Amino acid sequence: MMTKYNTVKQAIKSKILDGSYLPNEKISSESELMKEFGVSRHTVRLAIGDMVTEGWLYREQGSGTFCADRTEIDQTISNNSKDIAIITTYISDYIFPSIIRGAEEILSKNGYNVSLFSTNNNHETEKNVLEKILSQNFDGVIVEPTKSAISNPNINYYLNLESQNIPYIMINADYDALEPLSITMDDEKGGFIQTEHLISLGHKNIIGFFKTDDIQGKKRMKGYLKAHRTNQVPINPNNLVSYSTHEKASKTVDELKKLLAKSNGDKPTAIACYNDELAIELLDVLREKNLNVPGDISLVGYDDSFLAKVSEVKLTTVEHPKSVIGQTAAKVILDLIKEKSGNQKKSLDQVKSVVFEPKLVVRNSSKKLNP
Amino acid sequence: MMTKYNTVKQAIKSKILDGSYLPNEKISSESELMKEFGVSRHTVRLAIGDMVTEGWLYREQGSGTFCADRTEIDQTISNNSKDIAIITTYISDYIFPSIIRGAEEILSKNGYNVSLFSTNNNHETEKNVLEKILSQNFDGVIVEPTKSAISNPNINYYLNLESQNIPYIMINADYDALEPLSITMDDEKGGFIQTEHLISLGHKNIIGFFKTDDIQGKKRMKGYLKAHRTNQVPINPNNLVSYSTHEKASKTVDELKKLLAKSNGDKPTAIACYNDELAIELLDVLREKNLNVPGDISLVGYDDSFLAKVSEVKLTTVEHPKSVIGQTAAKVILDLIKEKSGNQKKSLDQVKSVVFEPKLVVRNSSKKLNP
DNA sequence: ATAAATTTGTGCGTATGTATC
DNA sequence: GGATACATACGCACAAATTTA
Repeated sequence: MMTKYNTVKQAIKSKILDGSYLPNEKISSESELMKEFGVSRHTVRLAIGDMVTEGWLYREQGSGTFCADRTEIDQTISNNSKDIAIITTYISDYIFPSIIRGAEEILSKNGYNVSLFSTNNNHETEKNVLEKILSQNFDGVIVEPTKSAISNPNINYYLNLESQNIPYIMINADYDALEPLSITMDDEKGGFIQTEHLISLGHKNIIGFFKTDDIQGKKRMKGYLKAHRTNQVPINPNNLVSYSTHEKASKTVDELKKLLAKSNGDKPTAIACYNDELAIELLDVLREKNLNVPGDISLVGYDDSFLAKVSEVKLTTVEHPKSVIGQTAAKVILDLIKEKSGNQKKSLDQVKSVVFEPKLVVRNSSKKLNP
Repeated sequence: MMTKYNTVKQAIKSKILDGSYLPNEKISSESELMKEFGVSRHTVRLAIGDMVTEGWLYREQGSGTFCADRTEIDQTISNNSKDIAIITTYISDYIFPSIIRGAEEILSKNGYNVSLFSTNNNHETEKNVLEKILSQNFDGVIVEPTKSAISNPNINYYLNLESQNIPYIMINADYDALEPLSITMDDEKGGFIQTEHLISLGHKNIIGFFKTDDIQGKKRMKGYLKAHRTNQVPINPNNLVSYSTHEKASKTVDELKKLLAKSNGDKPTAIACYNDELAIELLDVLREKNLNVPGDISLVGYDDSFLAKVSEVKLTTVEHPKSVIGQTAAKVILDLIKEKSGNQKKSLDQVKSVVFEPKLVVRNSSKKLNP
């Protein structure tokens, strides 16, 4: 039996198959089809609705109904679940859980599953993870780059994401060569206000500890130096200590002990730390040496993590947007996905990278230098 | 945005997933659904129509609408990607990142993706998460129960996991009625050794703070009481404070202040805490009151989290196997999956629940009572 | 065995909301 | 801002298939 909406379906299908409607071409509007076939709008919508679920057409509110490009259908069929991958260097440490949580919150609200991968800050693992993601059907990827300051051997995999049309964005840092969309904070400015805070308190002999195998550390260090120059405070090269991930446990503690053992005139009166984690570690060393914080020495952390509020001396530190970064990353990746499936041209330039401004959080670990 | 027909869809989906509608069972007629949801027939038909094309339901003219048998669909789709879901109460807080990391490590080594879900310790969210997992193809599920001490309204969903032949295990706690495989620690014994440690140091007036909306807290409290009885130390009922998740911020601090304000003879000399997080919070209160730990009062935590080593007084606490629990859970779920696909009979009884023994970690927050 | 009631299928008219151009 | 197009929602009528009295 031929129902009216089936007649309409057949007629539209014919036009598609004989080439009257080309892929991505707009077909007649619903009211036009009403007149054309002498049926009600309800019937037209029944026909079109069926053909949309069958993959012949797609609709765009406010614009029209279009003929689908059936050559690409194979890619869309396989995946009816919505999945986002998040790659971070570490899963369980420090501020990463907060970032992940922020992203998970937004993504799950929008019906996406979140799959987690960690690289352990290791390029080889990053490679394995990227291969895994490329061989499955993820709708988007959020990446925290591994060792972002070092040239990355896995750039091909990221380019491959692009050619497979899988949107990805980077958080905290980015890989220079790729220029991806990224959600970061202004780490240089963060390092700057961190150090300038100490300078404004009268400190002139400030140790800076920075991890320099990721971009964040390099930028924070740059800010540290800039604060000195801007305020015309001479820099003692011995006061600048850079370390890499695998050295953090030992080198920083050793260097601090060395610097503390100096003769009186040169003694440092303040320390700027790459992050709170390090600050807390160094705080233990200072306690051991019977140095009071902030009485004898001021200490400024970075990230405003839970660690900043946990010790007896609450840390002065720089705010890190943590879960907001996660949330923002989630929103941006959702925009990218939406944009991909919708109309391409107009909105492409509207999704932009985001840079958060750092803010100083003053607590009890820093104070005015005693003259 | 929630449209009316989407609300109806969700409600019907829930009834299918929680077992209210069994496969091939007739669901309410269109006119019944109209009354039930207070919507028009058009809306009901939109919802049902969608779910028919999605494979949840099928219709028979003159007879009714029926629940589809989804057990046979899954096999034909044959997902070749390997996915495990992990459900925890919180993602970013405290010891959970370590647990998740332990599981992720093992699972990713075995080629599985890990998808994360958090319930925020909320049964409603747990329900949504379980519905999501049931409507996709996960190979296994690791669950940290939400409010395990309270009867759980989502038991149907867990039973549905079983009928869909999806293995699941629970960590940290379990739901009494289900008797699932579980990876836990002996929390009663943990509470026991925690308190007995204080008793052995001569303390007799020991406050106990326990969160009692999960099983762990109830067991730890039981251990606290048992330690008193075993050592014939009388229990002052005022010294036992139980609180629930939503009270933790305020009630514990208030109660401690109240107990500290007592007359001299009754003054508590030690505190046993549900976990390190609470211990650190209380430590702040004690500092405020100018009480020295452990000089004036001893403090014992639980979990041996990073928090235990971060303050100036390193906490005496009870070891929690954190990442080992995650790893073990991963191994067990892999065994269950292997068993499911391989030979069934022989090995069924070889996969067993695991209970870890607690161990006391003595640091500086507890010491012998001054006579 | 037949008629009545129930349930889904098809179709029309109308109104309001929202996105796009 | 206004016109156009799709999205959601309500109400009504009749047809076809099935169940039930």
